Order: sequence, then C-alpha cells, then structure tokens
Amino acid sequence: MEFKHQATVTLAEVAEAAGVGESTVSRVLRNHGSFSGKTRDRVMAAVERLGYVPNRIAGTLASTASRLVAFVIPSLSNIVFPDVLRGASAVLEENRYQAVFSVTDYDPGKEEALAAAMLAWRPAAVMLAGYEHTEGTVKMLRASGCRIVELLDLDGDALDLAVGFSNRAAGRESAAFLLKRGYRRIGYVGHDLNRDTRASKRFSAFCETLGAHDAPLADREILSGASSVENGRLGLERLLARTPDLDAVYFSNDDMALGGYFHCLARGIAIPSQLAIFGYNGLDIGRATPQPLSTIRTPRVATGQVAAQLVITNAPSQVVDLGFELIEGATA
Amino acid sequence: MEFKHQATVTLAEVAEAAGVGESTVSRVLRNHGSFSGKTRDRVMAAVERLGYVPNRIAGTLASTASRLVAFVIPSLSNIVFPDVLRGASAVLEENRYQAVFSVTDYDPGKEEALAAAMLAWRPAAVMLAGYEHTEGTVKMLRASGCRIVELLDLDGDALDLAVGFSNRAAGRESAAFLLKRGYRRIGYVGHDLNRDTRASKRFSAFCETLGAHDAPLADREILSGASSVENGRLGLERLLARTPDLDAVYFSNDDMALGGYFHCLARGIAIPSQLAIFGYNGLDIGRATPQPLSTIRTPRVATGQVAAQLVITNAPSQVVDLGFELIEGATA
DNA sequence: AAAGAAAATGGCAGCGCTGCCATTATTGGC
DNA sequence: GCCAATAATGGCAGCGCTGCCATTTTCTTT
Repeated sequence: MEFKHQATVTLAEVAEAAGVGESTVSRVLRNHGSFSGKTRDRVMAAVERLGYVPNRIAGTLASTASRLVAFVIPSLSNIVFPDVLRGASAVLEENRYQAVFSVTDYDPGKEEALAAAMLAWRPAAVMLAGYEHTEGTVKMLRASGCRIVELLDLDGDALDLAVGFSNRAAGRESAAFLLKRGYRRIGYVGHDLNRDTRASKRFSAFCETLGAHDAPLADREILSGASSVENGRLGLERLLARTPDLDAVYFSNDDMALGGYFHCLARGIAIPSQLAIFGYNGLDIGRATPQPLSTIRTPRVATGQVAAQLVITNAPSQVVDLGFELIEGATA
Repeated sequence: MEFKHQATVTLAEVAEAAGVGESTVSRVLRNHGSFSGKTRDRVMAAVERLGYVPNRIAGTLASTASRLVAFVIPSLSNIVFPDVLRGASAVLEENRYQAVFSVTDYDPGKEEALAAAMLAWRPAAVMLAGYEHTEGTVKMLRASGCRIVELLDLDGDALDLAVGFSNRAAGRESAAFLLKRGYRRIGYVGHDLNRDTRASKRFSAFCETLGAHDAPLADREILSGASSVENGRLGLERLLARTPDLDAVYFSNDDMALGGYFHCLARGIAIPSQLAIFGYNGLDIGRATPQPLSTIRTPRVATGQVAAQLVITNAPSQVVDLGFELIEGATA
C-alpha cells in the first residue's frame, strides 16, 4: 500500500461535494454570516463524509487574525509555570485559542531568541514571566503589535498587560509575619537569584523589612542551582553549621522550605520552637506535611486564567493584582 | 500617537530594500540553496534595518512542511507531563520546531476534540499519552498522515511511534520487590483509575504478581479525585482504619506515597518496620525526605527527548522502551 | 579565448483559506 | 401581485511565503 503523507481534503473539495460555493462552506464552518439550514446540513454532511479538517494555517494567513497565544516561560520544573499554563490553557481551549510555548531556562538571551521565534507565528499575544527582559526583546515585542502579557510580577513597569502580584509585598509580609511571631535571628536559604529575579525581589524586600525593625538578616545561604527540595535541605544544613543560633529561616520557595523541613525532621530539630520555617508559593504538599508549612500562597492558576481572559477579550492595557495569601501553617 | 496593530514587514519589502529578488531573501534566511556572501550581507542588513520577522504561518502554508509538534496531554498537575514537555521542548527548540499543547483532563472525549483542533494546525506530529484513545481519535489521526507518538506506555499496540516503558512491568517489579522483602499483608492506595489507565495497568499487574505468590492484595482504598499528597494521606488513613494489620502499602504515585509517609510521621507509625511504603515515579522530593522513598523512577524527561528526536529525524514506526529503575529507598 | 559547468539569482504560480463585493433567491408590506 | 428589503450565495483576489524553472553571471578547463 502506498504511503500518503497528507490526505489533504480542502475546503474547495467540500464545496464541490456539497454543491455550494467555497465561501458558503467557510461561513457554515465558522458559523459566521448567513446561510440556510438546508445548506448547513448539506455542508456538514460533506465535511463528515470527506473527513475534512480545516487548515488553520491557511485560515490564519488569510484572515491575519491569529488565535495563537505564545508562552515564553523560564522553566517547566518550577511548578509555578505549569500551573500558569494550566489556568491559561483551560480558558484558551474554551475559546478555540491555541497555546504554544517555549522554555528559556531563565536565560534572558534565550528569551530573546525564543520570543523572536514565537513572533514568527504571529500570535495574538505573547506571555512572559516578569518584567526583566533584554532591550532587544522589548523592542521586538513592541514592534510586533501583538499583545504582551507579563506574568507573576508587578514590581516594575508593564509593557502592556500584567497579571500577578507584588513579589516585594510577599517578601515584606513574610518578614512582618516572622517578626510579629517574635523571631529575631532570621536567616535565608535561596536558590540562584541572578536568574530568578522574582525571588530576588522577595528577598530584598524581606531584608529591608527586617532591617527596618532592627532585626537584620542574620545569615544567608544561596545555592547555585535551581530551586529544589534537595538544595533546600543542603542549604539549611550549611546555614546552621555556620550560624547555629538562628530562630527562623525564610526560604526562596516551598520546595526549598520542604527540604529544610525534612532536614529538621531528620536531625530532630523541633519546629517551630527550635527553628521556624517559612516558605513561598503555597504548594499543596505543604498542607499535607505533619505540620502544615507556613508560607505564602500565590494565585498561579488564576494568573493564567486572567491573563488568557484579558487577551481573548482584547482588554485595554492594564495591571491586574491578584494578591496572595499568607498561610500561617505550623512551622513558624 | 496612532496604534498600529501589525507593523508587518514582508519578505517582499526586504527584497526591495536589499535590491534582490524575493527568492534570494528566502534562500539567505533559510540558509538553503546558493547565494554569494555579498548578497547575504546586503539581505541581512535590510532585515536588520527593517526589523523583519519572517512569517512562519505563510512559510508553513507555502511549503506544506510543518515544524509544529502538538502535545495532547491529560494534565499539567501531574508532574509527569511537564517533565515530558520539558524533555521534548529542549530538543524541539534546538531544531527550530515549535511545541503546541492542550490538556484533556483525562477525558477521552476531550482528547478527541482537542486532537481534531490540533490537526487543524497541520503539525508534523501529535504526541499523546498512552494507548487508550477513542475510535474517532484513532481514525482522525490515521487519516491526517502526520506522525503519531504515544508516550509513557508500552502495554498495547502502537499506532506509529511509541516511547516509554511498561507500566505492567513496573507494577510487577514493585510487587516482586515487596514480596522479596518479606511483606505479605499488602494494601493499595490509589487515585481514580478509570481515568488514568496507566496507573490501572500498574495496579492490575501488581495484584496479579501478589496473587501468583500467594499473597493476594489485602485491601485497597481508591480515591475519586486526582493523585495528590492529601489524597494519599487520606487514603492511607482510611485503609488502616479498615485493615490495621497491613505490613506494606503500594501507592499509585509518589505524591500519594508522600501523603502516606506524612500520615505515618504524624501518627508515629514506624517506617518501614511497622508499615512499608512504596511509590511510583521517582520524584526528586522522595529522595530528600528523612527516609528516601522506595519507588520506581520513570524516564519522564528522556521520554520527551526521545520522542522529539524520533519525530525530527522522521524515524520509521517503532516502539522505544526506555525502561525504569527501582529505587530501594528506606521506606520498604 | 571559447565552451561548458557551476553558481547566483529572479519570476511567478500556487499553498488553502477569508473578506469583500456582486449577484440571486426570499420575504414582507400595502 | 409589485417592489423594496433582507437573506443566501458565489466568485475571486489576496494573505506572505516557498518551490520550481528559467535566466544570468562567474568560474574552469582546454
């Protein structure tokens, strides 16, 4: 049997088979413009019979109105981004939009290259993480004329749309919470801050708040790799080896915090009496640990949903603050 | 200032500006066919000057050779799929392919609808989870002529390409391991099996193996929701309430197993002496718990990488078994 | 230096669809 | 029943690019 690469049934063939004009088929399939019920049935029957699948490449080119939404995200390992994609894709799918994505590994240069690659698909919108982009990226995005959505960060100036919350506020509230609880010897365990600028914003706001209350950060341990449970464990171990008299530790992420939590469990360090632990993100797993993790829950899925909604409705430029929620938990 | 929706610079304008023909610009940009160095410089200068971004929609339509790869995945909450996407997207990006995706929520009907929607983009390949698809989906995919890749399951008949490992073998080896360790009163805690057919394959192979060794499954607790830490905790609690004399529990997933682990920690149940715990997936977090989780590590990222590679090289139909690794851990 | 081969280049017809406009069938009002 | 609206419908020119083919230029070779 011969291999046929594309059994391409075209709209013209459907029109032919249904005995109507091409425009009529197009109108029926998009349910746009007027046509009689009889015609609709004839067309649908032909579509069914021939197994016609519309070609959206051709449709997009002809109409110049794209229903592609491009995501340029730093990572898929960090649960944040799958969550955002999840929220967005649900909304996009309902509206017959299509999500495309690529992963930058937190590399601004790669972000620029990938953003360029995405623009080649003439998307309706490009969604990016945060505000820090290269000059080239910004210029390109601006020139493209498509909607730009910056996600999960509000501490800066938006190019067009922005959805998320203030990382600085999150850092500030985390510090305020620990201070309120009476902790004074506070340390930090974090992952590579140069790459993750949002974590860095939280951290600096955290430190400023501590400083403003005469309880400056006692020590910090910054690991070079990505955020992970193992790095959190290792980071806390190192931090305590150097500065054993800490009474609380702020982690860059819940992953890291869980690592710290496990370290304490393994070493018999009492939580929170001997050492308090505070995380960031509000992962589900943090709610199921023997002691629920004290952390900040971020609206990750909602960020994706709202961002998608704004794009679909072609909303005017704006910044949407979805806030976050401080979870008191039992570890701090 | 006036709002310009698309500052569309076309290839023709670049050609004009560079004083060459359209085909020449096309050749230079794709680095395909022959052209002089001087011409290349002139073209690139014009591209730079005008800020030209090629239109891949038009390019794809004209060439009928697509560099889109479509992923139709059940979920983004289950870490498995982001991991597969991660592996695949790295390889795809290197080869100037573009990933598009949509999420079925483990609903075969939705899978069919989304697969149809994806085919409208005329992708080079469609990647799906496992072998269970509706008749309509299969027919449609077959008719499309694009490559089909079924991921993370080898227990069944592949439509075209398949990459992953045997879930039945995973279930079997998990059972064999527990039996070898001397456990005889073995229970199971799982999430909704109707939806996740791969988990169901593991479970049935697990039970068969136990049965073959005269240690049939003692009890099971199946939760209706998705796999989660909280469900694992809850499931174990219920299971033990009903059947307290179990000596080991097999979980449908590491998430669930961690929930069970936390339950034991909270209740002071000694692991593994009093109760052994065995998971599935080999999440990183399971390595950082005070006692490393006994589990099976699955090649999630590699599955994505290999799948992408096969598509890019247009490999002949085949089934690639990447195997899995049993991690002894300390919980069983 | 002429002839032949090879390298560069340009022209243009589509890819399959949509949007616009022109045309033809229906409908309702009096 | 006649005419103006209105509803249905068809034709066809692009959308921006690539692939093919024809043509021109440049290099070898004898």
